[in-house]
Amino acid sequence: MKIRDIARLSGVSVATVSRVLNHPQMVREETKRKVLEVIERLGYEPNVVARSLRTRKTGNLGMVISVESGSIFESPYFGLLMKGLTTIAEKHGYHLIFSTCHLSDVSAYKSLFKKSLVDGFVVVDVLDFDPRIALLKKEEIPFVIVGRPMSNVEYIYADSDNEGGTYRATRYLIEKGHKRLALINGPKRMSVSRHRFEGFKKAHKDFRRSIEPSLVFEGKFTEEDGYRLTKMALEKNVDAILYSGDVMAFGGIKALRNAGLEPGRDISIIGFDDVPASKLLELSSVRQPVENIGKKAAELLIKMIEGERVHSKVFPTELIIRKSVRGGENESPQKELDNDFARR
Amino acid sequence: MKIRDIARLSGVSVATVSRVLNHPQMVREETKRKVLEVIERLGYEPNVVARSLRTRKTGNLGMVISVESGSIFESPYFGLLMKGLTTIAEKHGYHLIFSTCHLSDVSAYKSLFKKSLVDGFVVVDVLDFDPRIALLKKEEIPFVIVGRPMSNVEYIYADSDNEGGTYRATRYLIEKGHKRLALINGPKRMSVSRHRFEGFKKAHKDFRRSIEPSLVFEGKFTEEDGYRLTKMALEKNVDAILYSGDVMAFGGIKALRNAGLEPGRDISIIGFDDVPASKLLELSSVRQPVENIGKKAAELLIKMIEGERVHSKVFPTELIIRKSVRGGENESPQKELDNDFARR
DNA sequence: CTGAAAGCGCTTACAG
DNA sequence: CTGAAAGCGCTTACAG
Repeated sequence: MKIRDIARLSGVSVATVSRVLNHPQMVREETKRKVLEVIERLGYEPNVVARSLRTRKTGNLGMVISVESGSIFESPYFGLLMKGLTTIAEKHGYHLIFSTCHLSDVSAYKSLFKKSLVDGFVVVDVLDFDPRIALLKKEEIPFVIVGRPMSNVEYIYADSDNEGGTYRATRYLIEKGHKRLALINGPKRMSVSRHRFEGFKKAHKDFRRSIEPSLVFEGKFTEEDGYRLTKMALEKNVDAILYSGDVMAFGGIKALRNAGLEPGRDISIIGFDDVPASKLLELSSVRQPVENIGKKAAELLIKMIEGERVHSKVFPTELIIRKSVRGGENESPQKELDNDFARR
Repeated sequence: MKIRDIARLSGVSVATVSRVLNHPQMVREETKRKVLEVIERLGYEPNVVARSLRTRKTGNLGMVISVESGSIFESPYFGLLMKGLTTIAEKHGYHLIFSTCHLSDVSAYKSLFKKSLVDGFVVVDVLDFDPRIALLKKEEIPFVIVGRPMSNVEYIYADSDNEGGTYRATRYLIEKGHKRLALINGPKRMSVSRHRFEGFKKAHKDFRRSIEPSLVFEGKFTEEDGYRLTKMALEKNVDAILYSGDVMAFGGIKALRNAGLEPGRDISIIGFDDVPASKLLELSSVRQPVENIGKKAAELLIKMIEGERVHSKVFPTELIIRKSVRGGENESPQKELDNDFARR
């Protein structure tokens, strides 16, 4: 079943069938009706490969995940981002295509593009001065970053307000009377870690407090590192810990309970991401609208591919206070749950 | 940069360049060396779109997610499945392509295949007598199912032993002296729910117990439904609850605590999936090797596409007992955590 | 408004 | 072992 069959059966040329599909306004009403009737009847669908070869557009958005940061697959963050991306891609007739690479192996991007597999990329898990950004820019490959790395080149991004979110969380802890705040942050090279550190710093500055460098820790966004670094933080006599991810905070909760400390009673903690399990664990957290960020990223990338001018966007975060903070609102989780259900 | 450029620069025909790439054994050593040198030097990569058009193979594996079961995006199950699929696809030079559909909207599959976007499908979230299976079979589209639905046609699948997993969990609860067991199961139409129910039934039968139908509940795999159905179960005076998913169990824990019941002390519960948060919540669970199932599914599909004969596979599950069961092993979670870390 | 024809970048059957 | 040529299924500039 190909365009020639449709042409033959509707008594027109293949050019006309193609126009009915791609530029219907160029075709006389009656011809169009005739052709569409045949297309409908035979359930014809144009071969996108042939179309791609002609138009030099693939209709695919690429996403490359480093296998080393493999844990991103397991985080709810990933699923929600995917959901947002797919929803919008679909709406515009695009598809999401997946690949993995090693570390910031720049060649995977170039290769996918040169092979004509994708029209552009959504870049995640980004480092400051990420070599991928330089490459994509140099090769003039369309891309949108989820995040805001330092860079020598201009780029388009969709990001949440990591600095603001951490600022508010830090400020909240200070206002509730905490004296020795630790920050258990993500890998230093990642731009998201820098932003969160900036927020932490700014809040301290606004309250004329100085940051004790030994209270700022760095690790992977894993339960393991949350556990390990919390143990280290406890040796420094902290009374509050800010985690750069709920998963890290989960590991932290274990370390705390191990040490006989109950979050919200003996020590205060706040996470980041507000993953579903946090509600159950009564963990306070900074919520970011991941699905919407994914939607925005897809929208920006598609517009960029289609030659429109686009503008980056930052999404606000929301501080969710639960029992894990001493002197916090102490909303009971079941109440929150019931409210949640009532709202739906 | 195209094959013609390589041909010109190496002083051979495009046919020869193509052979170097696709059938190197057909080319004389010296010619091959010459051509490869040029390819290397210019960083040439063949256009896969043109190749696809010629070979009628796309190199893409399709996965269609129903937007209604949108929550699959948020579950760790999804990420791990993706990870397994991508790993193997990559290894064989394939890519994963994504799409969404409404309910079991069969046409999305047909369309993606007819448009020549994918060579075959991984089908998830499958119902008994799923119309998608009938369609894919009828259209002779290669596909592998993650799950084992009832069906009038033969198919290839990769699945975990859901029946066995539930059987062991049920049996464990019975052996620990529980009398009134509730099963909070997933949607009845889904094949996975049927398998889990069968395991529940079989364990009762082996202990010459009868199942009280009013103790078997059905709902979505969500925290909300876990919460709601647990409330209903409590009215029936149960002393143990088996959940068909940890996320449901999380909702259940809330409902139990709401009623002043602590899992492992006043009532026993076991979940399914063993998601990361379960360890922290001391929730017992049936673990399935999702990433390996994904790997197997990709492997089967690729072999099938390439014309090999393949065999379905069932993966064993593992019962993980934590504090949530009365009389269970009562492993302390921090011990488990430390062991975990030690192993890495 | 419509058609004939060229061409997108490959692969492979055929001939030598 | 290698080359010339046909053809995969489309789209679009050109001509009418």
